[in-house]
Amino acid sequence: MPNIVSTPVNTVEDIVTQLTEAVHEHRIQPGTRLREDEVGDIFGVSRTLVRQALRSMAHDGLVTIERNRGAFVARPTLREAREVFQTRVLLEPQTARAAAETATARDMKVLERHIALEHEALDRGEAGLALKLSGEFHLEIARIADQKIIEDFLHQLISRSSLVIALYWRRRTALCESNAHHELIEALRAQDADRAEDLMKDHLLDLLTQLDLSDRPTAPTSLHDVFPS
Amino acid sequence: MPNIVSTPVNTVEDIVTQLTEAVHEHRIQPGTRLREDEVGDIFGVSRTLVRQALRSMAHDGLVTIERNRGAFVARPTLREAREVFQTRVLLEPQTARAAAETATARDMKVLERHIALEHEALDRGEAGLALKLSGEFHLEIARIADQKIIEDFLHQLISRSSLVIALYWRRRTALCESNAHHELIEALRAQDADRAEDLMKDHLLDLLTQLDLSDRPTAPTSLHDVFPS
DNA sequence: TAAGCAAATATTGTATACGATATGAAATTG
DNA sequence: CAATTTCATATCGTATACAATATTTGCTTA
Repeated sequence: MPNIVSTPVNTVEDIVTQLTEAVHEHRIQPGTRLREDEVGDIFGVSRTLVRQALRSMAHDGLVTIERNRGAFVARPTLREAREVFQTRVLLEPQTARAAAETATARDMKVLERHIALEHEALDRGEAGLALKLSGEFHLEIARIADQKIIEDFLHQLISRSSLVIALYWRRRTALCESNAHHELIEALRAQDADRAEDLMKDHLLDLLTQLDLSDRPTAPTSLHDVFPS
Repeated sequence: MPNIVSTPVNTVEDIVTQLTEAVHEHRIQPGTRLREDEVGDIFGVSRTLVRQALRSMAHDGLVTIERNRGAFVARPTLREAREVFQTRVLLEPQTARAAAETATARDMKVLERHIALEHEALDRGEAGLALKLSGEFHLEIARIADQKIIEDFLHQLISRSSLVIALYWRRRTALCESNAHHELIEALRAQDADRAEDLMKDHLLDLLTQLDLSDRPTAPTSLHDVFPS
């Protein structure tokens, strides 16, 4: 059902991107094993490149590598889950503020397009895609603020957030209700930095409160279901 | 003169650690080229592991990799330099606050030992070593606060800070005047979270104001001077 | 039959080999 | 003599081969 690409790929970055997207869209579950030659077969490269890609993802917290045992999609603990959102609360409100001060009309168009795509995805019942787009919305704000380092950190935090949501989310539907995103856009358009900052903070705290404390294990996915040859 | 280890090393992490330390202590200058088999010779491993190590350091912003050209110790732009400290201002004050709430007597001992070592190093005129210890002091506070993700981010930020200081520092001596660190310790010992937060923020802003805007290029070091065989 | 052990298999860890690209030096030409 | 081109060398990029470790399977024995 989830199908999708086995696009013959070349570079390490391509592998990272595709695997990361699959995790962001919840097509691969936390805990899934990522065998090196399996991944290599799927992307048509040798283990050399796969190992680099997996290490890169491990650096972002998306993958856990156990020596001599292999790589697995990470399973953040509840504690890590809270830390992820707490850290986002430290970084993103200020970023939203900065974005409000610098956003151009062109930037607003991009953000609106994101929301539109997110709505479409939800209408089609593609919750995973909607989730990925929602994450990219947050990332786009950092890009608008032109804060490279924070953008990089946020990339990692949003990746981890996807795992957290896969593991600990209470309500299966209505993920990032894009209402919050809509309000944010309004504040950005109005160049209202204070309001943008507050809205972002509330939005993140709201997400944090919606994490479920009981950790129920999730069944790992088979890689070949996600990337059919 | 700088001498130091060519300890026969095994793992990727060892290489990363040793190279990172050398950068933190300013024994390797920003812009220095890191040829793969040169590094491999120094550490007694093949290029396979060196490449992994360099990629890992690139992920932390410590190294820049140019395709088909090789790896270099990164040279942060002034813009990046400011971003580094701005981001630290977002993360560290809250971390100092959390540390003030959880620090044990044992933690205080470790911090005091850091300061003592830092003073010793300064007395011996080993400014590079003192700088490294100063960075570890900040990292230790994140460890005390038991915030893993922030600790990880801070590790990257402190690495970059070392590069920034190598490139843009105004006063060659009296780097992190450990007076600020001493005050911080007092606040932590007194479990005065508010004060710890304020002191950390002031400390970082103070550092930020001491960056020099004129970028003077620094001569790259030869690797073999730093790790003599 | 269950438990423990041993061999076989699968998988990761590292080094090496070979091809591709960039760099620098020598040679050629205006 | 300066500029440009060509060729040799150095270095990186990727795949493959082999070694080390973990896992599974089947056998033995109580």
